[in-house]
Amino acid sequence: MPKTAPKKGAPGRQVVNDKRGAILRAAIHVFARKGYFNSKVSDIAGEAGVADGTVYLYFKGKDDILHSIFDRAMDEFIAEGKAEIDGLAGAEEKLARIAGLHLERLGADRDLAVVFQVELRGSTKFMQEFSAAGFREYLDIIRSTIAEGQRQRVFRSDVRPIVAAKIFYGAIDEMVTNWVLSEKSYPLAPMAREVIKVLFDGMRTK
Amino acid sequence: MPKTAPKKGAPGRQVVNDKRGAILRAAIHVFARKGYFNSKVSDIAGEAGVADGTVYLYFKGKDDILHSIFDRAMDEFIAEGKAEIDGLAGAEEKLARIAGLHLERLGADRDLAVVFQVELRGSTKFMQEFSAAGFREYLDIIRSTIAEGQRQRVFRSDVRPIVAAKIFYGAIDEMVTNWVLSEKSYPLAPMAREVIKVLFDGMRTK
Amino acid sequence: MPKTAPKKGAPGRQVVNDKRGAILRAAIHVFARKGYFNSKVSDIAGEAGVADGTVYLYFKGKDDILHSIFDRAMDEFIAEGKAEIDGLAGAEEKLARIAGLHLERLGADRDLAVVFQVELRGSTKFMQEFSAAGFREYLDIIRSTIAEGQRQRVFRSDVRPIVAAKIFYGAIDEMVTNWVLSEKSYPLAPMAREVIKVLFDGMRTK
Amino acid sequence: MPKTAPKKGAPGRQVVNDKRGAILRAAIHVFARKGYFNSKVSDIAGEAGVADGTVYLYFKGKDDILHSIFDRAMDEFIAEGKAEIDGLAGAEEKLARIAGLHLERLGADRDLAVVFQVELRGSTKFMQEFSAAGFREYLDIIRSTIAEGQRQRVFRSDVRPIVAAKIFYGAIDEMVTNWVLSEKSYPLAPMAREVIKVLFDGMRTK
DNA sequence: AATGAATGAGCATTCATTCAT
DNA sequence: TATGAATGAATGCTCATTCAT
Repeated sequence: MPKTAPKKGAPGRQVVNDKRGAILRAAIHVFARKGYFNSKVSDIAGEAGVADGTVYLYFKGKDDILHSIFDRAMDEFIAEGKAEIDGLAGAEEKLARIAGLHLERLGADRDLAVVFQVELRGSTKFMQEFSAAGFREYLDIIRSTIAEGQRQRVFRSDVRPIVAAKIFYGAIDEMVTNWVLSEKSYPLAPMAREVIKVLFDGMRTK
Repeated sequence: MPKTAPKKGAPGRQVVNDKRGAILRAAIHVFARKGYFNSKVSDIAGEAGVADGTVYLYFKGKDDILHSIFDRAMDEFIAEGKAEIDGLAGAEEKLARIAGLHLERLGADRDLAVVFQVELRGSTKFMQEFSAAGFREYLDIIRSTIAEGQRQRVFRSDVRPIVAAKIFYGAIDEMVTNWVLSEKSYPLAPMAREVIKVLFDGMRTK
Repeated sequence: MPKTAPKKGAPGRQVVNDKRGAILRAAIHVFARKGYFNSKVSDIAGEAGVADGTVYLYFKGKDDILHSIFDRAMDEFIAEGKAEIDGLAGAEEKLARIAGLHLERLGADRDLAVVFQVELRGSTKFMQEFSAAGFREYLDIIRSTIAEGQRQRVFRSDVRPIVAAKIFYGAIDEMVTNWVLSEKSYPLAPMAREVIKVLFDGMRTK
Repeated sequence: MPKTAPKKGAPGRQVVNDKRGAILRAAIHVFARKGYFNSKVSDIAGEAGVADGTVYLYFKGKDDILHSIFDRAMDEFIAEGKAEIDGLAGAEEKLARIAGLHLERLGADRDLAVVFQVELRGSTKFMQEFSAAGFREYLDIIRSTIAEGQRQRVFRSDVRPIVAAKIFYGAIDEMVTNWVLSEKSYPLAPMAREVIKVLFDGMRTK
């Protein structure tokens, strides 16, 4: 019975003793530091301040934790993204906003970024589920925005939207991966502008 | 029959009883199928047709195998890439050739591609060594080719070469990852053209 | 919470679910029968009636078990010895009591004796630690008792106490070793008298 | 076809390509340094300058090497001991000579001493065989010398010769063990005199 | 006799998961 | 809900021994 449910007699008191959230937060930290396979459930429990067994009251097992990290973050991300995009008129603005949000979001939480860029990729199995789930939806938002731009004649039509979407996603994703693995510390979000510049107008001189 | 020695009657034919190569090939196959952490050394040995202990005559341990796969492939890849690039004149041709080679190469060996796109990313530790080693060199070839193009005035100069290089690499890399995880089967190499088209001239209509 | 607490309803009765003690007892038995290096941790766990993993809740590893056997027995032995010795007046009585206790003790627990005489000597490393720890203290009690006897003029002073102590210890120790390895079964404790006779008055006729 | 075999036509030239001896010497050194169980056959082969497989041309296996070390040393020791003893008249002189020889011999070869005092005791099994073999003979020489002394009325008759022999052996043996494990370096042989003094005349003042 | 590559049985230890309290 | 002691399956690696050359 994960979700909890607020106490009826205590209206507004959403304290809820959020153990599930605490475990998730602890897991992100531990996974980021030691990697999924090298992290022990007891590390996570310890970091979250609960007993080992308690973890199993909220999650099916270790890999359900990883899934949940991804699911929760992706849901939030997509919801927030859609909200912001909807208010914008042109496909260009939308795409630029997606890139910006993507890098702002992960740039603000390095541990989460590590888990996304590194740990989530450690198994074909996970990658395929990952691929099937939220990621597909995310890529599709990009694809349809590009298609919209093509209809609006602001984007060229001799490139398949799905391919362009992968290029777009790959470019942004690489920014994050490089940032995560870099020894130097620098702000991630500003790189969005450069990515957009190249992807919109190309590398060639006019 | 340890020692080997090339067959006299078959000049140039390296019979050599290549146990090391057999283990490496087996490992690529096993890692691609089950993932690094879920692969047992005995799986690899079995697939290679040698005893478990024999693996340790050629490799320090399981993770030395993974490193060796990467090192060998990367060395070959970079050597071949450099050779092909050197013969070309313009920065544009060079970049296009790199993208082509990258996708041809991995598109021709799906198991190797899986290991590269998925298994090699499973640990921050490996990613960082990976980052430091051959990958750095690869990214640098791209970067310097772009810089060359800027000097030749074929590429715009208001984008930092290192950033453009990451965009370029990220875009190609995403093609491979998608191809590897895709349920559908399609040729990878032809995607190079589309990537180049977008990266060189941009998504915008002129 | 390994240490446990005695059941309330059973005063004085150490119910305690003494897994640590059970493992130690099992180990003495197994080591005595098969030797330290030939004993598997699972043999010990099986004999103690616990799962393999449980052993590691109470001990760092296989060799911590061996150390613990020695430490516990030596502590008990020295404590008991000191208590008995303190009540005695002359150095002769004290020495005789030490020899008696030594042989009574090990003579009453053949498995423990085997571990002490045989298994504990199987490695220079252990022997040196052993030497440095409790054994040193034991030998020192003998040495100082002899020195005391020399001051009391009951023991001759032209023999260094430390050398006499080694002779004393060596003689008793050999009784135990012989007893342990003997095919015949005979009581060990009574040999103390003969050892004392020789060591005190010598082999020569007067 | 390495070393050759003694030339028939070269009488007296006992070169014999003593690989067996070389392996035995190497083993004493390696066992003394690392302990029997931690020594690898390949360490011994390497130290002896032969291939791993060659060891098995001269010995049945690793533990046959340990046995052979003991057997060879014990045979030499007993033969030499007997020769020296035979020339002596009194039981006292004989016993004193045995103690002297014992400590001279081991005091002159620390590696051999380590193997004898520490490694040979690592297993009940070996100890029992050891006990049954040369050691029994050695102890018996001491016993019969004491019995001889009793018949000559130089030794008291109210102590069983076998017990006195164990006391004698135990005392000497402890000298060696202490010397082997000691951090300080001191000559072993001179301790014989003190041992004899105590064992012959006792610790008591007259 | 000598070699050393190949073998494969053997084992300590870890850790995700369970369940009695 | 929460605990954490107990479980036991799972596996990388070592090394004594063999045997084709």
